[in-house]
Amino acid sequence: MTRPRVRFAPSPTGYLHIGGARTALFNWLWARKTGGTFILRVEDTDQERSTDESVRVIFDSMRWLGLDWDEGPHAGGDCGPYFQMQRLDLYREYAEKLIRAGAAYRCYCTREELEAQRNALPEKKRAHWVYPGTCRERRDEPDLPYVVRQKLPRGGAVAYTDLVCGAMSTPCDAMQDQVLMRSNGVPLYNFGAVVDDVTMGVTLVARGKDHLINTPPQILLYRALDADVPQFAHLPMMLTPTGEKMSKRLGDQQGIDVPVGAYREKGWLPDAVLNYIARFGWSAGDQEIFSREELIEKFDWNHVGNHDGRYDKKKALWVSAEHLRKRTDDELAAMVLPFLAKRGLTVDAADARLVPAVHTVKPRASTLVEMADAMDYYFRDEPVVDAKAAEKFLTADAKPKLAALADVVAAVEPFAEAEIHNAVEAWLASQSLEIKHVAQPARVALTGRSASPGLYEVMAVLGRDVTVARLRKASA
RNA sequence: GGCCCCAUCGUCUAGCGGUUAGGACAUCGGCCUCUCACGUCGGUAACACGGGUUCAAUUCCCGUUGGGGUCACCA
Repeated sequence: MTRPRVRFAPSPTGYLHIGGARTALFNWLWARKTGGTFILRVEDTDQERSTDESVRVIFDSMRWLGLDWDEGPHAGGDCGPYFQMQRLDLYREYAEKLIRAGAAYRCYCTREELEAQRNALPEKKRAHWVYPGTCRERRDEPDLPYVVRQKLPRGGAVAYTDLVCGAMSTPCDAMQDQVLMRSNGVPLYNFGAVVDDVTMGVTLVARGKDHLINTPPQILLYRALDADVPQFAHLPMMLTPTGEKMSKRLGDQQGIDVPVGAYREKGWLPDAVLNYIARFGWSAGDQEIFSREELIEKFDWNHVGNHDGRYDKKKALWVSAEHLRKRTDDELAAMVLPFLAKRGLTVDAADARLVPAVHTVKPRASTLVEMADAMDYYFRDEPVVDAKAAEKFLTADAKPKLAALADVVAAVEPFAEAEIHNAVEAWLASQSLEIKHVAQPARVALTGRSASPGLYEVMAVLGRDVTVARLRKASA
């Protein structure tokens, strides 16, 4: 069997969204697993909505996710160009081919005429209007603008086996003579995609299930072109938490991130994003957490489910947290730096507090943004004090204890977690106190918050001077 | 509405005729504990419904219901 050639073909009309990333991922995984080729093609034939900015954003997101393409823009390849608007001649050529083969015809009906026909129908029936085939058998070639329409066979059905959905069959009468080429010579999706997939030698088309309906007419096109029909794999839809088609608008409404860029900004690791979307609609036994390599190793079409699912924010965050915890403190330190900077904390990569600080917050963060937040008080001159916490714990009763604690801590040598622990324990015992009597006030004094890593580890990271100063200040 | 697809805990899923229907997230308890987490132990929780086929259906078939997708000179 020849090496698979798969592709991801976004249209640059906005961000790369999480569902699109999933489609790209499944294609990429298959290519990487089989030693095949992953092609990136830009379907920019919608001139109204396509923008260069979107192209840039999509490439950015793909690179960030680490979904590298073997052929496509910036990567080269023998089947370029990889922007559809640069392949217009090719589409014209193939349109002619189809006309000669009797699988397409020129249609001179104007939009106005068609619109009028549709409007002549009773309100209820308008949705069912289909092109009546007016120009189907037309022989003359008037000097008028025309579109190229697909000439569907009468009767019969198109059958194929989908890698995910199984045996599929659609009667030809359920389709219509769709427009292949606009009057301005720019192809529509169903035509451009087929011509490109043929000329790029694509062997497997994996895309969202929303394309299921496009497949039968496309197969007819492959046949008319006398080209090999690729395999198809239609991925179940990733829907919003309430079960609707994903969109930026609904995502915002329901508190989930749809653009891939949002995950980057929120401090997700690319591998975590990949893990979540891979596991969505696909499984490998009981395993939940996968490295990129494991994904490649274990991915297969057999275990891709065929029913749509809903995005689960909490599980997604859990996956994110798991990936964070797999990284070493050093790695995380380097990664969290930009997120600290975003909060105005310029920390030197060599700062001795950095890695220990990361260590203390690692089990408490799901994203790098959360991690940076949890580290805030380590690097700010004065902790940002939560008013409620201060009111509750920095009481008149607590202040003398904090002053005493400051004195105890000031004398600890060396100033390390275990030593601090021992010294404080000894002092508590001598005062007939328990840690719970001073822990929360001290925590607020040191971090400004009522929740934080363990007191002694916080002290050790802060260092003696800062610890003592903060305790004294709070006791004043 | 037509056409197409789908249907196991709240969510993601395992299951591919015979299982105490498994795992994960979430949730609820216990433990750990200076708070919050992490960790750990345990609990609640599902085969949409109705017909068939079969010695036997979550599993196969049909219908109902429900959900989703799609009906452009968008992709």
